[in-house]
Parts: sequence; C-alpha cells; structure tokens
Amino acid sequence: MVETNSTLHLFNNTTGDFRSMIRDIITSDEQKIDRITSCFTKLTPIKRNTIILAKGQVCKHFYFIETGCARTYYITKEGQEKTRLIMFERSPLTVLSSFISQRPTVEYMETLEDTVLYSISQVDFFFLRKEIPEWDQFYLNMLEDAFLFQNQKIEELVTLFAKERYEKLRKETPHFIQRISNKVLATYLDISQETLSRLKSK
Amino acid sequence: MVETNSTLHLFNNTTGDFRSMIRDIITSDEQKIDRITSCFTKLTPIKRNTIILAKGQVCKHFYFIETGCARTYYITKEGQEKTRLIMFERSPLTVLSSFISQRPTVEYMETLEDTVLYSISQVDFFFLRKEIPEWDQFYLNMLEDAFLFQNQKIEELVTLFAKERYEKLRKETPHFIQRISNKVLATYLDISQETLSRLKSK
DNA sequence: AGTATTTATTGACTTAGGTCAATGCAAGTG
DNA sequence: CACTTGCATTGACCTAAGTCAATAAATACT
Repeated sequence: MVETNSTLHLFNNTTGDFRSMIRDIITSDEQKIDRITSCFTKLTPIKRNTIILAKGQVCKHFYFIETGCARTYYITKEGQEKTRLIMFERSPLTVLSSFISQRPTVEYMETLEDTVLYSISQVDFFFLRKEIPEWDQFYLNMLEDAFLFQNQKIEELVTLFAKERYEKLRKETPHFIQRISNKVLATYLDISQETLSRLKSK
Repeated sequence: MVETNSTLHLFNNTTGDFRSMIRDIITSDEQKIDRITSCFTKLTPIKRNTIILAKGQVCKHFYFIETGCARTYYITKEGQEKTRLIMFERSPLTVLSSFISQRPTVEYMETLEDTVLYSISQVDFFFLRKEIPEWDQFYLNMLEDAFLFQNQKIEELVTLFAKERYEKLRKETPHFIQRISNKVLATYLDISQETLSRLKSK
C-alpha cells in the first residue's frame, strides 16, 4: 500500500488511500476531507477470525475497511451461525442497529481475513454529521443503501429456493465465492454447509 | 371523524386529525405544520383489497394512513404471496425502495380494510425535505425505523422456527392477530395458511 | 516437514413445514 | 334471503433442506 499523503498536515495518521476512499464517498473540499480523515484512526492489522464486537455489547465505532473483509452474524439458540452481512475493502462496516440506537447488539462482528480498519467513534461520527453537511449526507446515503440491501435480502429469503439464492449470488457477486469459505457462505445464504456443497456440484 | 380544521386557511383539505398526526411525527411551529399539511391530499376512501401500487410501477407517492390498514407483498414465480410489511392507522405507508430510487417496484401495495389515506407526491416530499429541516429529519427517522424493522425481520426469519415467529407476534403485536386474516398473517410470517392454523390450535 | 485442526464432500436418514384435497364456516353481493 | 365466493380447519401425504456420520482435503501450528 502506498503510504504517501497528499496533504502536508502533520499528525495526520491517515494514508493517501484512505483519503481517496473518503473522496469516493463524499464530494467536498480538501479542508473538510482533512477534518473528516482527522477523526479516523488507523487500527493495527486485525488477524482473521477475530471478533470485533460481540453480542451484548454496544457498537461504539464505525469503520471503513481498507483491506480484508468482515461479517456480522447471529448465533441461534441451537448454536448455529447466521451471517447477515459481509463487507469487503473500501466499504463501511458497523452494526448499524446498535450504532444508531446505542443499545446492546444481538449480532457478532468478525473479520474473515486479516483486515485493516479505519475507526471513528460514534460520538465523533454524530458530531461530524452536525459539522459537515456532506458527512450528514453520507450517513443518509449509507442508511438508504442499508435499507435497500436488507429489502433485497428479505425478498430473496422469502421468494427463492436455496439453489436460486446460490445461483443469484454466483451471478451477481462472484467474488463472494472466491473469497468466502463454503462454511460462512452457507450461513450467509441461510442453507446448511452440506446443502451448499451439493448445490455447487450440480 | 371530526372535520374541524384548527387553522383558518381556506383550501386546506386536511383535517384536525391529520394535523395531530403530523404533530406526532415532527416538532415544529404551526406555520411549518401548515406548509406540510398543505402538501397532502386526503384521498377518497379506498375499499378493502384494493391494489394501490402494482409490480412494475414506480412508487410516486407517500401516504399516511388515517384509518384502516394496508400491506406490501411479493408474488413469487409459483404465485405465492409473501407479505413484507403491514401498516395501520397513523402510520406512514409507501414502497420505500421504489420511492427512494424511483425505479419500478417488485412489490404490490394493497389495502386490507377500507382505508383513508393522505397522499403527497414524491416530488413534493423531496421538496419539503429541502424546505423544512424538521421534515428532512422525519425522513431520516423513518429510514432508521425502516432499517431497524427489516433488520429485525431478517433476524426472525433466519433464527426462529415458524412456531416461534407466531408466538413472538402474538406477544408483541397481538392486534395483528385480531385484525389481519389468518391467510395474510401466514404470508407475513412466511408460513403456509395450513401450518398457521395448526400452530394456533396448539 | 509433520502433526493437528478445520473445512469440504458424500451418503443415509430425518424433519419442519408445505401441498393437495375435502369439508365446514363466514361474509359479501344481487 | 339465497347464493356464491372466499377463508379456516383438518387429514393424508410429500419434499426441500437439515442432521448425523464418515472420509477426504486443505490450512494452520510447532
């Protein structure tokens, strides 16, 4: 990863890559981009299969993934994992329900690969929303995206067979199959690992 | 329903009840409430089981339900209905995915009882958001609510058995059982009508 | 490199819930 | 009020997908 920083600000612990991620997300002047990036901390790399947030905790951070990927999942009372969301590099990552409400989450958040995150606290996040309209707009866009994503997920769960959900994923997001283990992918599609294995070989 | 209007504005086709609904939703001065209510039209009562929006159409309106109730649902390629959302009086009603994106919906919207709606066009709705910060805030709150609702729905679909979903509904929203037919309720819980009938008698 | 621990695959069997069909019941319409 | 149409219930049977178990293959660990 290139460690050049396009600004001259000292004590800015963000990289050029991170600035470009922010620029992808909001259109604003460089000063505001500075202000935003200054609120983020680059975390030390997190090993794969590390739990970032556990059931019962309040989600006090919002992340951007620089490299790697992560998921959020439920554990049923029978002990089964059910993955709701998988996010890759250059994407936001948080347990939005808990982040919004600041109430304990029922989900776990876990890295699926060695992952580098940029982190902002919930307090700073909401402070930035008041301060920078473009950031407020980003929050709104993210919320809309999250709504549309879940809307789609509900539709797929209730209208498609296991086989069809897998085929749709294969066509629309083939990188999921390349990067995510069969085991986790099965929990994402809400089918058993064995059934997924059988679907793949047909 | 009381048809008194607490303002002196002529040509204001909204009722006192409607004003109180808006006041429930946003905190603002009476002038802005006037401005908001003036953008809504009270529709002539709609008979039960009337389709308000069909698959393939773009959702160009946002509604408040004054009396009655309505649902949005998918029809699978096997011809089965799957209800995603049921809304009652004093609640917002729209197919948010299509309303946001202005792209054709895959859902149907239908009244479940004789229903009275207040309607605002998508254009006016977004115009109001620019004009009145409290309305913009309402949109954000609604989006957050909608997100949280779907988040919950996904959790229930993937972590609970049919029986448990029914028991949860019976405890948390008993009015659904009183007002919604077994048939529609079954599609809301994503179980067959026969199975729901059997669950109820145990 | 060699061992230990996951993960993937495959077969045999089970099950939650669905489908189909028949009957009784309630409700809307002329 | 009769009549039709749709809704709820129940029984008999079915099936998509899950579970359990045994290998095999891949990864991680020392």
